[in-house]
Amino acid sequence: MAAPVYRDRYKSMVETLKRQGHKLTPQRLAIIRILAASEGHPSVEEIYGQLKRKFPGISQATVYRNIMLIKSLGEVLEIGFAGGSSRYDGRRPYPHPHIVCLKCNKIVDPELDTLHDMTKEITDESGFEIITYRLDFFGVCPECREKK
Amino acid sequence: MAAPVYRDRYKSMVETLKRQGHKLTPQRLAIIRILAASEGHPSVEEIYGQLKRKFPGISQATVYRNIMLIKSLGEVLEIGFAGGSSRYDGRRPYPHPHIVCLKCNKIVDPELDTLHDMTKEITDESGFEIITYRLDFFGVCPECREKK
DNA sequence: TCTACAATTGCAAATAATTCTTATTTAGGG
DNA sequence: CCCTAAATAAGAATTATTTGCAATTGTAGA
Repeated sequence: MAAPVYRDRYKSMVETLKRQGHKLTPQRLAIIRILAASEGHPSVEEIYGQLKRKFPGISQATVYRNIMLIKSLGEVLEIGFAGGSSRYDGRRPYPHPHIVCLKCNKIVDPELDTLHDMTKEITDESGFEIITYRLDFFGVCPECREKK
Repeated sequence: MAAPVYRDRYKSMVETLKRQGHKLTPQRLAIIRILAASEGHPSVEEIYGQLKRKFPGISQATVYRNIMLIKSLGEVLEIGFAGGSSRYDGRRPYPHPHIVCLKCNKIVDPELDTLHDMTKEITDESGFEIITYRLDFFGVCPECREKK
């Protein structure tokens, strides 16, 4: 199940870029590959770290610029935090809830059925036109609970 | 209803600070007054702006330091955003959902009944120990919708 | 295949929000 | 009223991100 997700996401991202007339540079493709493949939600730092192996001279700015572009095309979801660096989800580029481990900073995507009713409730009650949302739970993951 | 909330929150904050052995400087009390009184969710910038009238020489760092302190005592809720400045809620210092207007940056506190079930659902499903959460909706508020 | 040129890259400097450093001032107990 | 630890003002430092610019490189068309 992981492989097809990776392949589909990779193709979709490349396709979108091509369709919008963007060049497919090796750096760009490598970034897309990482975004499509990562189950954890990598930061720019992590992506940059991986890229340096293949592109010793690559610049962080290139990573930032490309992620910005891909995000503007709706192909990656940015999960930004006030204090720290943003994390990115290229596998599910649409809004969805997260759980963040406060010890190891792992980010997991939970299933959450109770969610769908909520947008409607909010719209009805507030009069806002809801465009997107952000739902994060913070806690301690099973592994970190073990380690005490 | 607004006045009692203000008074209660103000007293509670001062009380907590005193109990923990912190000094009650005029700057600190003024910051607390603003936090307890503000219905909008002010930023450091806004708080600093208000303070400058009474304390022309006040430093931004003082505002930051005090809010950090008050937050560490659980008497104010920080709502931080990746790109911009944090906003603060001294009236409801516990986690609760927000709606943010993408045009005017107003932040409103909605009622949201469907929420309570969710923490349980998350705990059961993920095995995380949930410590807090953050739920933000982003959209366009009724006033900004009018203005088109 | 070759060319032209806009898009992209790498680098370094610029930002923006926040935190830290240091010398000075001050609240509050004795 | 005095003392001491805590708090302040000012500005430098930090962290994540963005931007300006000159050099490079995909890629559409000859």
